[in-house]
Order: sequence, then C-alpha cells, then structure tokens
Amino acid sequence: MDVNVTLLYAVLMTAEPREDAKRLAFDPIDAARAQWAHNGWAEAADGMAVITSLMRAHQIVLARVEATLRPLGVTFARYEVLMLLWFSSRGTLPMKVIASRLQVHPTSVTNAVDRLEDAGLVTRSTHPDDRRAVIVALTRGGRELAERATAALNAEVFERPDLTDADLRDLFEVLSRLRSTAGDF
Amino acid sequence: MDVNVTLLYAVLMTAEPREDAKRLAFDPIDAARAQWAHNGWAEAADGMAVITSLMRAHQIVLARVEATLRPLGVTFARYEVLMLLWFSSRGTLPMKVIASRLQVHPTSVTNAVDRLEDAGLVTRSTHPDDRRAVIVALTRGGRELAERATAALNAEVFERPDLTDADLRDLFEVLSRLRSTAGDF
DNA sequence: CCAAAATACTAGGACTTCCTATTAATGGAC
DNA sequence: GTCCATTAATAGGAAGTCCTAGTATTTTGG
Repeated sequence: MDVNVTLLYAVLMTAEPREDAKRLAFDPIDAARAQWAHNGWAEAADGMAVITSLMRAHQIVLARVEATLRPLGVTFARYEVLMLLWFSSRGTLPMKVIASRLQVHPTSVTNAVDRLEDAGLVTRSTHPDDRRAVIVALTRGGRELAERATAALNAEVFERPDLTDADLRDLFEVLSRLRSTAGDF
Repeated sequence: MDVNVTLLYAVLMTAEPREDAKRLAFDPIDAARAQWAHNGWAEAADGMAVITSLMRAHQIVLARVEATLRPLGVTFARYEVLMLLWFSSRGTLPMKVIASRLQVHPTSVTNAVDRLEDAGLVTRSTHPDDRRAVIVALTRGGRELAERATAALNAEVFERPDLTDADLRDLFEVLSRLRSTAGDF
C-alpha cells in the first residue's frame, strides 16, 4: 500500500503543479480510513472517516466565519448571543434561555455576556419575578453590530457555501437526522 | 409568525409528551432558517442553516468522543497526535509534519506534545540533520494508550455513528467536496 | 563567504468550551 | 411557617484553538 500511495503522490504532484505548493496529492482522511481497514478495524473505518471529516469541515467553516467577523470585533460565540436577542421580540432574554437555545454550558453564556457587556453591546438586569435570574438586553449598539455582522456573514459566507444546492440540501438533512437522534429536537 | 410557531410548539408539546422534559418540539435551526428568510436574507438562509447544523453536529460528536476518551486520561487532540505517530513507520515524526497533517497551528502541536510528554506518552529530541526541528517519538506507554483509546473509540463511537450506511456515505462525500474546495487536498 | 531571508519551534496572550463548587433565591414537604 | 432541595448564575481552573513575537538554526543570494 505504501508503494501505491507514494506513486500516486508522485504522479499527481508532477502532473499538475498547483500554485499552492503545500497542497496534498491525496485525501489524508481517505488514507486514514484505509489504514483503519488494514489494521482490522474495518467495521469502524467509515465511522472514523465521517467523524474526522466532520471535525475538519467544522474547522474550515469556523475559520471562515471568524475571519469575516474579526474586523467587526466580535466572535461567532458572541454573534450567536446577539442574534438570539435580535430575534426575540423585546431584544431581551434570560441567561438560561440563551444557554438552552445555544446548547452550551451556562458558564459559556456567562463568559460571552461578560464580554458583550464590557463592549457595551448588551446590558444585564435582574428578572423582576425571579431574582436569581438575569435578563440580558440588546443595546442600540448591539443591535447595529448584529445587523452589520449578519450582512457580512451573509455576503461572505452564507451565500457562498462552496457546495451545490443539492449537496447543501443533502448535508442539512443528514445532519438533521444526526442531531435529531442525539436528542436535539 | 410568532403565533404560528407558538401554536406549533403547543400542539407538539401536548400531543406527545416525551420522557425527556427538555426536548424541543421543533428544530431550532429550521426556525432560524425561517427567520432568515422572513428578514430578507433568503439567499443566505440555506447556507446559514447548513453551517449552523455543522457547528452543532460537531459539538455533539466531539462531546461523545471526549466522553469516551476521558476515562483513559487523554483528549481527542492528543489522541490524534498519538495515532499519527502510531501509523508512522518508526513511531516518530517532526513537529511540523504533525501540524501539517492535522492542519492545526504549530503552537497547538507544541501544546499537545507538552502534555503528552508530561504524561510520558511521547519524547522530544532534536532532529539530527536540522537542529531547528524537533522529533516526537511514541513511548511504549504511548503506543499502548493509543491502542486502548482506539479500541474504545471504535466500539463506542465509530462503529455506531447513529446514521444509516447511505447517510454515512453521503455525508462523507459532501464533506469531502467541501474540504476539497477549501484546499484540503 | 557572509549578510539577509526563510524556517522550526516556543512563549505569552486572547478566547472558547466544559467541569466543579459556591452563592443566592425559589418552591415544596411536613 | 420553617427547613431542605432545586434552580440560576458566577467564580476559578483545565484544556483546546489561534495570533503575534521572539530565538535559533538553515538556506540563499550577491
């Protein structure tokens, strides 16, 4: 197998030199899948390949999203909080609702809201009917930033996902089944 | 729209009570997609939904992987380094090769190798032909842990990805095209 | 041949995530 | 009506990612 891979590598590298010199000639995840199968883990090889692909795809997409948001001074985690508030009728939500909608740990919300508050994008106040609870409210600046960030993300990421419409639909549906099985909804 | 969503929510919640009380009655990502479309961002709605799904699927899968590895005292990031070394012919690789294979920043490799070294799972040494470079070598204990961790992951995660074979294949292929377009291989 | 550019790695910092433990407030059981 | 269990949020800590800068080599170009 090593011989074949090396040959393939050499052939592709010489056949069509790319502008990006670091480009690989084979898919490393496909190579890992083959390794898995040849080590007696054939039953797990496809699952490993899919999960590894998912990890890598996430890394790629997140990097693109963060690069788009960086000039606006906000991260994706904080953008998600802003949009949740933006969509709510009053522009306010309790901390625990934010955590449950975003499916993250309560302390992650505390962290994000701390930073949003420092940046003047949201304010905290005590819930009138339950003094344990904290209500987060979007400020004028937070609302404006949410809108600018959405415009940037739509233009630079969401409207060009580098996939065909059919792939887009398939991907959403398969991931939807995965999320559903995991108890997401 | 608020009315419809609320109605739907109420209907589903009363129609079929689940054992998990916190289960949602609708897919929040589908709801977000609808919100996007109704706000004049129809062109971006599908891309937003797919990317959000990808983020959430990643979160779900990573949590399962980390839960499986936790009893073994290793994280997924460090497991990836161990397996890269395990698959190499001599059980050794330079830092920069690890970074390029895993597609992570060099400092992430430094971080992971620091911890693996502290745990006695790998050793560092200077490359004989290039004293800038550092060679990472798997120890006996590192090799054993890699094998135990793989057995655990295969049994508890990779062999039961909660998807049909067809979905598994589709998902891999769509993600493969996404990664390829992003310049992964 | 030697100065300048490139490369390999590490240090420190920002940010996210989760975990465990703590504080404050609510609500139920007796 | 009080005492206790539950709930909401936060504090501190571990671990991951990336970024920018720095150090130490190696390579390259005049």
